[in-house]
Amino acid sequence: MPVSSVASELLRPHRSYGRPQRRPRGRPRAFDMDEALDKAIRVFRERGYKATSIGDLAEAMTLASGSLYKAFRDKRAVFLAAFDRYAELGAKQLLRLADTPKPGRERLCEVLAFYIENSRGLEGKRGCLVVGSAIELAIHDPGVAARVKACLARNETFFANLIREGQSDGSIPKRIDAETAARALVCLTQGMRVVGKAGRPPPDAASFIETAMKLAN
Amino acid sequence: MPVSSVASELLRPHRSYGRPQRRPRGRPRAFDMDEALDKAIRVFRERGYKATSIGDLAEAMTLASGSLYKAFRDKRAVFLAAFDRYAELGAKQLLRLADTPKPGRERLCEVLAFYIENSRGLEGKRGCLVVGSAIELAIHDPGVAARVKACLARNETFFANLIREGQSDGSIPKRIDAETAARALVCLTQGMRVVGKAGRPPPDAASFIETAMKLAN
DNA sequence: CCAATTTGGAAACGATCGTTCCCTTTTTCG
DNA sequence: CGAAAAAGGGAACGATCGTTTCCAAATTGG
Repeated sequence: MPVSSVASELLRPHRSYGRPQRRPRGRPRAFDMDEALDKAIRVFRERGYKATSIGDLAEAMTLASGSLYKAFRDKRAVFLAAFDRYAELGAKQLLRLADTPKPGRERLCEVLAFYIENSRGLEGKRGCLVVGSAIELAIHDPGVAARVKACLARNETFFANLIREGQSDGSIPKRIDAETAARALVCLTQGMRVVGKAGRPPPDAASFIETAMKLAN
Repeated sequence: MPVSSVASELLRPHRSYGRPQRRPRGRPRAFDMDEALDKAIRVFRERGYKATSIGDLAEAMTLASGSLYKAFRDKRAVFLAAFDRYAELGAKQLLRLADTPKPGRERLCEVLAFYIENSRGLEGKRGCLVVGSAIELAIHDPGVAARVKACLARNETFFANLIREGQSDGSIPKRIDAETAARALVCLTQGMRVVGKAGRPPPDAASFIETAMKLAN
């Protein structure tokens, strides 16, 4: 992953995102953008958008607040860049997890186990940036709303494809409607993030997965 | 509902929550506490905690900011009182909905339809105060965390009881584990609120319920 | 080597926020 | 009727926040 895919409109100048060669004019950036965004992701996940101050961000990213404004237009731009990176990494993780020769049904089980793991304990309490953005910002910020909707739609498509592949290889009954089941699975997994953020003791993974998999029976 | 059940520690003085008789000493309150809390609930649901200013609250509750502090210790106390009322009303609504002579399975369907309705359109975009609190506040505020956990636990018990009643009247198979299915239903319903807040077009109610009911098959 | 350009960083600014203060109004108690 | 008590309301306060400004440092182009 040599070149980040953060939308370049969000970044102040146009540094290091054109062709990789030929350094631009002035003083080079002293920090790694992707690492910095990872720190920002962490802070935004834990505290949300409004409760995260520029000072919090600067401290987490080990940057002076003035320097932050050299790299980003404003706080919202930091958030959107962090969101885009979070969504991209999450999508890649999901696709890699499901990219195996196993039957569709078994891969769906593994994806559910992945969600359970991410909704548990400390990681669960950190929360999901997509869920947090949907709750805190989607109503009043069309840019965030569009991004959240795109993530949910992508997840739904991911589940639907997994189910259809299961139907092809015979591990999932052909009778069920992939789209409807996928919608239910999106609700189930997003709900797991909510419950995990609340810090409720997680259910036993095996029996929870067994129950959830009934949605594909 | 003559007497509100808002925890009296949250309210500044101890007005109108002891015995209903014998007015206390000073000038009587000019506004209705429950009505005011309903307005506060609305604002907190739409904007969340941090993004709601005292000015927003005062305007919505048709109160001067100074008067607000006569009735509540601080902003957090307003929120907690609003949360408690929201949770109480929600629980009552759910219990009333399920208090019919119909078989358990059918009542579970109706509860799911109720959640779909509340996750749709404008009402869906207003969002659920429990979900919002879990995401925005539960990590850093133990008081909120306890309340959110209690709501989730109550919902889980509600679903589990409904399932057990269905198993008694023969409408739900005895084979399934009520606790595990209830946990999945909690995730599913909380997830519906997240998706609804994001403003995604809702699924067809009938087929969604049919799929969700597989959790109790 | 000097001008141009860009970043790093600290200090400063204006706006907003939660809260308090103070004065008036309305009520009860003696 | 006067004192005490509590609420209504607006002005004021201190803190914090997002953002801008300014200067030093680093790099490239000519």
